[in-house]
Amino acid sequence: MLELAILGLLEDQELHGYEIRKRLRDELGLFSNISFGSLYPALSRLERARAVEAVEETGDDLGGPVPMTGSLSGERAALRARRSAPSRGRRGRKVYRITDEGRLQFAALLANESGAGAEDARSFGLRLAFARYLPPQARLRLLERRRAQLAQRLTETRAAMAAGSRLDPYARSLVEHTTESTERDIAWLDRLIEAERARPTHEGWGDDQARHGQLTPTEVKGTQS
Amino acid sequence: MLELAILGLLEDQELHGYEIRKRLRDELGLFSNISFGSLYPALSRLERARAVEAVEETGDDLGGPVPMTGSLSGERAALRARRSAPSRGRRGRKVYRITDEGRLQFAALLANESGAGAEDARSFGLRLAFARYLPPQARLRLLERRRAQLAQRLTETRAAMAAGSRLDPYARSLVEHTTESTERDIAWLDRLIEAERARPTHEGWGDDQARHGQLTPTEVKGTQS
DNA sequence: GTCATCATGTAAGCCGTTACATGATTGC
DNA sequence: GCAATCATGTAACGGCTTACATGATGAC
Repeated sequence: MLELAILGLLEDQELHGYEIRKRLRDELGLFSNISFGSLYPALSRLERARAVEAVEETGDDLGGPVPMTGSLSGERAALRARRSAPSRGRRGRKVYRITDEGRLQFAALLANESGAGAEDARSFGLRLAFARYLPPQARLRLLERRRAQLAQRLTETRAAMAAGSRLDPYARSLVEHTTESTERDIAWLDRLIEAERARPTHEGWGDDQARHGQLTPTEVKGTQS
Repeated sequence: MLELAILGLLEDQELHGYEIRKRLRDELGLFSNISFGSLYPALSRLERARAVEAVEETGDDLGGPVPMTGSLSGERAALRARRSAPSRGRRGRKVYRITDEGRLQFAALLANESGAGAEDARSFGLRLAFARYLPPQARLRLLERRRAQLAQRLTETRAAMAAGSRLDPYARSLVEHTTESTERDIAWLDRLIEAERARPTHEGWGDDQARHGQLTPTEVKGTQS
């Protein structure tokens, strides 16, 4: 799951471990503060599996096919590295790039609908965050599956509440608040599902979106000056 | 953490493993469907640590100091067991009771404010569900600590959003929805904190509440016909 | 008699954590 | 020079999951 997150971020641009952690925390709010003891071994595994590769952060590298995806922090980091150490780029700091093999793995992980832990909140959030890399039908299934899970949990909770279960005020407040949150989650999913269904009939997809789960060069370059 | 949950449920009444799982899932919504491979070993550990003990589910036991805490399902279970097998109570089915040692451990676990994982949502929910066993000041601290965490995360998210971070519609919707949920959580906590502060000045506590974290017989019996 | 549910357990493994260890860069 | 932050990694361990194995009870 962490690997899915890493690959997802790297689809967008090259990043080093420390930065990946920050993105996950600040930008997506997922894996709030993933630990390094978890992140770096994951990167090593991905590297061994040839899903990612370390890129040299040297001058010519930065001058060439540098990410440039519009992220402020990403650009600032690159500029800082460039000016302070043009020949080697601040020693330790391994910038990773996703490989074609990695893109395949990413697509497989993302689309995997039956695998373990494919139904908890974190996993859903993660998949939704990268939903743009999913084909439209899979995207819709993701939303509907989540909706169904929440709806079921809701009916079960209601059944349990109807069947007695005298809770003290604290537990009761917790259950009620959780129920309300779930209702709001469902309403939100309904809006997303509706928006998804109202799309331009899935035509034109493949043009400005992913090709088997991968950004086209057009899109990567297109958004930046 | 699971042990905290188990002890908390057993504070109220004697239960067997299968039933504990059901309570956690249906009643509290915590540990949605904890696995048996996790639950039973936990019970074994607690038994070895003398925090709980297995009680004989024989006729005289059921006729005597049977829980009777007002839980419908609990009573039904007891009645079923009583009528169908008065002398042995359906073989496998270990009903556990908390010991004095267990109550001490429970109080320690519940009050532990600095320990590992004392700040995630699940842990908070668990502690809140058993907040009635907490002394008022600790209860207030629990709520305020949680509030502070959520508030901080919120400001961080806002800072990240202000600082650029162009997210695609899916990721954006996720972040926005998460933010709204967090705001609601904070508002809810504020209500709880206010209610907590408006309490009868913490006098009379120890009379109708926990005595070092344990229900008095008065309260246990009082709510039932 | 057979199927669903209740009920308990073991073994292997995944996925994450904390704690530890190291060192460069930046700001004051 | 010194502290804070950036940056990478290892080792040990925790806590929960899945898969497997077993058997009783109740409903039809």
